[in-house]
Amino acid sequence: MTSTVSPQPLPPGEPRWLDVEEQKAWRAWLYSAQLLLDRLDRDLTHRTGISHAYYEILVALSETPERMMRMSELADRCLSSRSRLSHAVSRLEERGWVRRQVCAEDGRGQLAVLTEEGFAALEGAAPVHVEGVRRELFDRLSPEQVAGMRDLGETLLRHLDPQRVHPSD
Amino acid sequence: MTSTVSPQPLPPGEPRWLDVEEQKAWRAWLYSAQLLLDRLDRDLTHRTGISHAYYEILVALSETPERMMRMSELADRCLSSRSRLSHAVSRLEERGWVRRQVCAEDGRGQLAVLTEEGFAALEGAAPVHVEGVRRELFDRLSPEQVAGMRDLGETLLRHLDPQRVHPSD
DNA sequence: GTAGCGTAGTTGAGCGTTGAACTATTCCGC
DNA sequence: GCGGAATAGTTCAACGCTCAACTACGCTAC
Repeated sequence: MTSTVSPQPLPPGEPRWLDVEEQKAWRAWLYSAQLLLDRLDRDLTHRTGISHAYYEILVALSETPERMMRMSELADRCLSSRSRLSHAVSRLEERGWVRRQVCAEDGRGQLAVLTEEGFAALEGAAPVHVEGVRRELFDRLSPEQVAGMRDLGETLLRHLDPQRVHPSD
Repeated sequence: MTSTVSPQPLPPGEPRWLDVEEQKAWRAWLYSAQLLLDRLDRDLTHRTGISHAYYEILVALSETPERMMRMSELADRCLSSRSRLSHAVSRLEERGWVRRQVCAEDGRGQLAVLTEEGFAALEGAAPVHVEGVRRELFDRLSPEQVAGMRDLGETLLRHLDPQRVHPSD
């Protein structure tokens, strides 16, 4: 919240307030999302020393053939600003889990490379992460609810970030 | 991520990895949740100067008969730690939107009180907030999807925070 | 009434995020 | 090739959050 408020007024007319049912749906979604993200992050952090954000970076790198990725691409994949990713990679570098390497094709670019130590750290954290997701999410839901969750997520994603949703399936 | 890692091993046995369908459901939910929360927060912050977290505090206070609430209760309602809320209320106090008042019944307690200026700020922000929620969420969803969203949220909430889900409806 | 414990809330240090300013390199039109 | 615009990434300062330490008050039992 560093911004000066610049006047960007709403379209005129009475706001379309939420009715009671919409309020309940919105609040249920909001609270459950915040609580779930928070709990998974704390659980992972306390058990492995790796926050969920850092875990995502390690996963992204590990899934690439050479275990390396351009900084910008990595930032996009991790829903991170470039600044944030740059800081995060610096800290992962201090731990010896990632190293930077100048990009051969583009002198402006940097590659983030997952080290063996980083891969080992990821291998240690992955079971903790997946158990958390099962315990807090999948174990609570019926197959129908899981299908609904996916449908909801993909519907929203088509608007929020069309690139990210695979059109094929 | 300030913690030293204390060994809290998983239950033994092979981790229950996610299959492809579960991966897709999980990633769709995760990305959509993160993007939606982020977008709503940025939109509100840039248009009104009030972050989503601060907005929730103002809303909680405004919904109470006397527009005041105990700090702990407010923290619970806003999914906030006491420390975080204490800092946040201090900053809202600097803006003149909230003031602190010692609690008559319990000398240890403090009441956070919404000022007229705070209420006016909330009135200005509320239309921006509701338009954001409509634009990014409800306008994209069918009635069935909204119902599914509520069901999903309430199911998760029953585990994550049973107090918060109303058993009646 | 006072010792000990529990609860309410605040404070401070350290870390992470943000947004803007900055450097370095590449791309494009001429 | 050369000047200007665009792109890639980093850095800095300000702010917010976390965790642990701390103050202050209330509760209970002796």
